[in-house]
Amino acid sequence: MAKPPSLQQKIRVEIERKILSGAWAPGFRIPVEHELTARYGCSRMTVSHALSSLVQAGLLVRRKRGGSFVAEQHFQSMVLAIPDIRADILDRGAVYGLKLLSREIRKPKGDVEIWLAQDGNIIALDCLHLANGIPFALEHRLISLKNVPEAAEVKFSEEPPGSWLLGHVAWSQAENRITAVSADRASAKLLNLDVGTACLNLERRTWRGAARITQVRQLFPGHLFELVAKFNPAMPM
Amino acid sequence: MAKPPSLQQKIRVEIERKILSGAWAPGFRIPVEHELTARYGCSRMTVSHALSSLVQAGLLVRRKRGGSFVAEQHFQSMVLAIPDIRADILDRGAVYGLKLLSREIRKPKGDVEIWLAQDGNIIALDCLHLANGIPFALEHRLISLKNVPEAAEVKFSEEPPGSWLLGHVAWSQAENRITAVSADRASAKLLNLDVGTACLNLERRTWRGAARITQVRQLFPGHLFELVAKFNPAMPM
DNA sequence: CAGTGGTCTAGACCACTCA
DNA sequence: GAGTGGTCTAGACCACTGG
Repeated sequence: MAKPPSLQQKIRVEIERKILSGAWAPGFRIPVEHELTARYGCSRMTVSHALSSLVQAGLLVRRKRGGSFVAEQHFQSMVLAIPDIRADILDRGAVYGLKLLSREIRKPKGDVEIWLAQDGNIIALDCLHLANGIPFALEHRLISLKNVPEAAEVKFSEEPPGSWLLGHVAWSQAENRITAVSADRASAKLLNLDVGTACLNLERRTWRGAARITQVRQLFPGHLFELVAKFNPAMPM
Repeated sequence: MAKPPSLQQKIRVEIERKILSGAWAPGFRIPVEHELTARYGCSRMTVSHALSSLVQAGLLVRRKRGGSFVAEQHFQSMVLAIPDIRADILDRGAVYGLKLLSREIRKPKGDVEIWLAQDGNIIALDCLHLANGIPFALEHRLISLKNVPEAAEVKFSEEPPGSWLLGHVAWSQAENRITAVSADRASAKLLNLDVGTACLNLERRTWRGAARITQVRQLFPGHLFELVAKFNPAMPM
């Protein structure tokens, strides 16, 4: 039941194949648009569109007057799936549970919190995500009330803060840091681990334009959780 | 010295701004192409191109007959920079060092290796990456000689296998798993850590089409290394 | 059925940059 | 200066799908 691929897609896939198979090595100058229009019997726009998508995929570099070349370094980056913890647990077919440990509205303390909230208040949350009743992740979250005032009215006892924010606040930029840490005494107790167990530590800061929205630290037991990143070409070969 | 943005870019940025600022919430039906051509006084192709790029960025969903809508879940994914360890160390301004621990060409043993090499041989490498002489990462790598025969001639005593592969072998697909593990006795000794220290564990498998190229396990001391992933909108706001 | 997006054409003008 | 890509037009036909 495959739908007939468009001409643009055909061109794209054909060139992609040549590059990924190695037939057209990095630095190779591919045929100019004019040749491709002749080869495929189509207009320049069609070829151009196909090539543009390959540029966006990082497979081609185009230079005016110079021509189009196979990119030197293909994939320095990959798409990383950033988890919404509740969705992730439900995807695994497990029952999601949330335990709110603390919820506090207060003035920011320390450099990090002041960086987030500036002269406004913050809401500080600690919560535990459970999968089938087993501790899955420990979350410490700060939300800037100056930029997300409606968060002050939310209990966060049912819906996890990440899911609430995803549905209620638009954001434009985020930065994730991924490290490995040993569980300290308090974290280990909450996650039901031995002290010192290796955990995956995700820290994320989120902005909307210049306005700082939220920052979060999520701690996952190393044996329960893995992040998976994939590179997917536009069309399977 | 900013070059004048193209009309497509203007349209894209303007709509992106409405979405990211929250003015157009998820699920909102944006003006149809015809209205946008009228508003911007341009042809349909121009509008369509701008909207397509927003679809690719995950901000819009378009349905024939239905119209174009702001995507429900913005960024579930982010771009993860996959490190070339040597380049990463040099970027930090440190001196890169490589210590080849073992290099062996042999038949595959066990399910994982047979999965990689099938009926061919593999080259198995263990090496230590050093930054300013300090252990930075421990790497265990397998390369399929069936699909990368030229690797048999490479010593890997100077150039790390990842860098060599990046420059010599095209690949089309990869999968990364990121977990946290405790250093076992052997790893801890090589990395000059205490046994049980939390480490970031990266496992990557790489294909070209159906041909399996390489798989690698890299272990980083948790306190030395972090992965950073960012989401970048097309245009800064 | 009719409105919407998906794709495509056969031109055009311009900016860039290599030779 | 000439070859290349970047962008744009004013149409067109089709596939899909919601009313």
